Amino acid sequence: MNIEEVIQNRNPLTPASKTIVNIMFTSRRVEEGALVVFKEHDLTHQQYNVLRILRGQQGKPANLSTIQERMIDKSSNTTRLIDKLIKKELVKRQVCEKNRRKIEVFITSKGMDLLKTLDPIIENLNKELVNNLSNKELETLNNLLDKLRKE
Amino acid sequence: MNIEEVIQNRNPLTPASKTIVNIMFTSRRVEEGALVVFKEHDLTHQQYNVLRILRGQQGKPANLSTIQERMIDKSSNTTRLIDKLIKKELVKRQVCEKNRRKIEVFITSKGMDLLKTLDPIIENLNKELVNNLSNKELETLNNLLDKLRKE
DNA sequence: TAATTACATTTGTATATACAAATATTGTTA
DNA sequence: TAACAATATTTGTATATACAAATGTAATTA
Repeated sequence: MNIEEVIQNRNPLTPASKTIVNIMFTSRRVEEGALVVFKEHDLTHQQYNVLRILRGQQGKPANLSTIQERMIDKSSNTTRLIDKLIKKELVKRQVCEKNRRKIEVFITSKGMDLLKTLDPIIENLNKELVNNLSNKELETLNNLLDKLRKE
Repeated sequence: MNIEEVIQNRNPLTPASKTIVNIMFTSRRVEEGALVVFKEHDLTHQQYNVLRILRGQQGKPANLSTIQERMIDKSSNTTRLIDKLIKKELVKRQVCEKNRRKIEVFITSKGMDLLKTLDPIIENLNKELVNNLSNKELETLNNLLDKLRKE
């Protein structure tokens, strides 16, 4: 179904609005599957996102503002999100010695292990989600989204 | 910036995962601007979404499960969302006479007026958001998203 | 037709999120 | 260097969301 059929809109949308609605709608649909997986491992999508960001740091710490910048949902409460991850021993937190206003956050080996468990599951889900598109089409889609965001 | 630069990922993603992340990330970015507009009119994105769905009904009522199906975020609590809209007199609710389990929801003229005020603002925002893409590119993007969702 | 199942919505409750104000630290300037 | 501004995070509080259980209604079946 194309997006106008899905949302059953009787007054047709402009190309601009149609695209925006389509992006939002598609985003929520692709997020649904992973939610089940995250829940099984007692994670929220946001918490998973933070763990991925921290792994991306490859040993280097990330402070709260950096994490917030890179998050998919820019939670205004990264502090409490990190609190939850600390309680589960998936990340560690320490005050930055160079600038004691900053907080440095690291992923623990327990956190890394959890990600390693989730990696193939999420990758398979994602592959399934896009399996209607060829690699060439995926590339085009990525390029168009990148271009759209370009300020 | 392409999506891998944005999220600063050091281990490159597969095409599938890159696309999924790109869709989620782009979605959240395009949602940000409208949030400010909604807030000025004391609406949440979800509430606006419901008003749009109801207007799309063109006089016909929508029951809660229909609304939920069509919403961008499938809130598990459409009841309370509708409660808020009723309190603001933007929608009306009545029990369906044919099937008294169902609830029929209508948009009020006050709700219609609010949408009419928001229409040009949202449309301009959306146009600005996609102004890096030509109409041809927008069409391609919509087709690719539609194809991705096709089950 | 009584009991059972299915359907549609509501309610209770725990958790998450948004936003503003507060705190703590560092940098700047009069 | 004292006062002020800027930066980074935390905390308070109100609202929103998620999920399960409860409620009320209709359909099915024994």
